[in-house]
Amino acid sequence: MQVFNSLTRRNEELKPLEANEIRLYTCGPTVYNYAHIGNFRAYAFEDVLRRVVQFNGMKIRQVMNLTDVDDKTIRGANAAGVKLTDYTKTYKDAFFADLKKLNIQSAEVYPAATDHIPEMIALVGKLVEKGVAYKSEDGSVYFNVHKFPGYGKLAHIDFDHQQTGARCAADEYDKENVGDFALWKAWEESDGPVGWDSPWGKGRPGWHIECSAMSMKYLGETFDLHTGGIDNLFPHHENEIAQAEAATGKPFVKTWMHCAHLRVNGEKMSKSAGNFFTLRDLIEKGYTGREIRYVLINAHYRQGLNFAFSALDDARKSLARIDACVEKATAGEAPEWAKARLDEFTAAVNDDLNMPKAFAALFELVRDTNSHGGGPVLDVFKRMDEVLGVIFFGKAEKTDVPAEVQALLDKRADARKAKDWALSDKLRDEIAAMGWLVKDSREGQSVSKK
RNA sequence: GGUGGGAUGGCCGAGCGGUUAGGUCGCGGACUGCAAAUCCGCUUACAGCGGUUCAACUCCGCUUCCCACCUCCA
Repeated sequence: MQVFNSLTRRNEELKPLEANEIRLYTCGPTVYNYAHIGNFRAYAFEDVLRRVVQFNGMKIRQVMNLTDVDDKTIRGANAAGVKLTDYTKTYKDAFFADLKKLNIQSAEVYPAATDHIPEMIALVGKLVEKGVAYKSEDGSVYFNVHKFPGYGKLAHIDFDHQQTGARCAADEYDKENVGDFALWKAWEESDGPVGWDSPWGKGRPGWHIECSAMSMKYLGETFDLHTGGIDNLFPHHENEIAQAEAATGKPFVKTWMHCAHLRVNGEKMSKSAGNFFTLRDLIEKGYTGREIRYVLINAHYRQGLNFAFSALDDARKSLARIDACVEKATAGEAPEWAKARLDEFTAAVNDDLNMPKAFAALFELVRDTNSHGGGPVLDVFKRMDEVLGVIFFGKAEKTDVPAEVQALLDKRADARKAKDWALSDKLRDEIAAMGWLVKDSREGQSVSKK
């Protein structure tokens, strides 16, 4: 299994550092709002990643953090006049419900930042002790980026030759260097009731420190994989490396993977542009989690994905075609032509998660199966779906045919026996008007919901 | 200004120095009482301009346009 490592900018074999287990840390949501489909692209990518790891016979231990204390959550809670924990609970619950709809496998651990304040304080203390962090006048603690020689190695930025102040505020005189970032933020009035005691006074953790503290707690000081959206590459992940490696003196993460952004009709998703969608928005429009998942994973994760409703419509038709084929498939030893498609599929997912190519192999299998009039390919579909998670098996999805529709079907069967085509077609139209599609085959009629 | 990623057929979206990506849509054919489903075929896709090469969508250069990051957005 090869993956592209952002750190080395090369494809590398993904092999567990220890035993047969990949330890994976994935940056999770900030629970101040419902996550949008751009966020879910990242989580869907990570889901495919963990599934491919398992597909290759390796174990996985995934940790996904929940950022439940930061500027936005505090602002939201205080504006709503509720406790921070109550405020964030709503969105934590919603997040897990959404993951379920998208058939995203659960991580092994979902640590919340507010449950790990002591670990973060300990880590900050260690950095202060080592002299790479300092306390400013207002009681905040900053990391001095000049004290960490490798700073910039992930983002591949040479800070000695960077012009400063291009976009950042120039009035942050508490910091010694513009690049320094907060490990601990001193309490301010706008924080209201939110705050924890620390050796540096009351305050709250900086954003980056939670990921370093929690990942090392649950995965060890050095672990295999760390992923997130491309926008997190800098500064977030760069800072995580600085915090962790400055504290431990050991390599933090072997492989970093980042997924590209999702655009909507070619534009960045933004509330002001009116092209901002949560999962809930799409489900309200009648799309299913399965269709949305299909669209999210049917593009290469390192490529920008242009989201459009037409893609969801296409997904629905493609899935219907897969379903029809799977229904015909039988159990048993798969024929050579099906095994060949599975090999193509396997090669594709192991080539840095080339999902479009993997889906191509799936559709080739569908076509092959159809032209063979079915076949013992069920196990191949099941094997592929270990990674895809979009195929329906069994007939459980079939909805019961209402009595009035069934009555018309019975009438139509008689008409067909009598070769009364005019009546047969008329009944088909009537059934269609009730939302059901009739198909005739040698075995007789079949209906499906339109 | 710096760094990185892009521009592929109506739409979505892979890919590689020479051989069909795939999905969806449209057109034609087979099958069918007619449909639907399915299968077969088709509509001569690679932003522009140069260069390298026997051969470039694929490598190099330039141009145009797009996206992301450049200090708390997946």
